Amino acid sequence: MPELPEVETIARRLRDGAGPGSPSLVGMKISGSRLFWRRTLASPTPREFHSRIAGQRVKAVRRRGKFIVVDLRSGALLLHLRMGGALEILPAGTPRSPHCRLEFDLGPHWRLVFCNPRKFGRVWLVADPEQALGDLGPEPLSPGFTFARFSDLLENRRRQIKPLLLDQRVIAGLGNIYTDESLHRAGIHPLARADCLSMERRRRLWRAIRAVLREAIQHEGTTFDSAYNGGAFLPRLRVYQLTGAPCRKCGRPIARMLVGQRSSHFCPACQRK
DNA sequence: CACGAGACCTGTTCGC
DNA sequence: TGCGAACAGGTCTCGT
Repeated sequence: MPELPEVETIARRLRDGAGPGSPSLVGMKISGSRLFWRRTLASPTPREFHSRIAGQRVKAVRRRGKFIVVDLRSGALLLHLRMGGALEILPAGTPRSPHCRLEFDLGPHWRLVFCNPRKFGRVWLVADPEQALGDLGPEPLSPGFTFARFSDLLENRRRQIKPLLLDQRVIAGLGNIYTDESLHRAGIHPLARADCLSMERRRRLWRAIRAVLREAIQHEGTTFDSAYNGGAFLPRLRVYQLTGAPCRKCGRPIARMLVGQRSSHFCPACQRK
């Protein structure tokens, strides 16, 4: 589920508090942990994990791609929700959700809870976060992500543009929603070959990606159902899951097709190869 | 290197 | 109403 805007929202809420009375994770000490689904913990072993995390204080919380990074005094906790879920601080007395896969005690009053209905999510406790995050491509909203840099990423790439944008080694953070939305705004067909896009189209795509992500972050992401208790971007979607609805630019119906096993939504009139 | 299929999972919605 | 099929925001691995 969560893509860059949703993960950014989750990280901000952990860092800055999620509302009145909701604390920041930064500065808190993790006093214990419990694992409820074995495969959620990617590394190390549960025994090592529980013993190494206990007593650690949180130095910072940030996002890299679709990962939440919790920097500790020593090492870091990396969390990835994959296809939906929540990561939030709850009062210690809150009844445990049946989807809770891992939880951390933050002293006697609070807990950090990793909820993940589909069990695809993973958590790592690592000495050096860069070791695990090293394969990720650039952050699309960072100042260094210039048009020249983006254009270089497309150079000599014979792949279709949509799977390329979804490849986290190329750009970090885009998922199915925001690639469909970016391609529509840029007027580019999802199957267009990356290395065949004109400079003009590349520039439109670069602008579209950054505009869509920034706008989605402002609205705290897209909420479809309880899988992400988040933001209000849904009514601003122009193609994603809008098959048959009129295109906002030309009025023709939005189409759906499979691209690399993922459903893709686009306007056949506005987005030509 | 590029692509497709299958695996990992549960929950919700759709068609008959 | 009931039941199975289809589908869902992601990523990994394997085969061609």
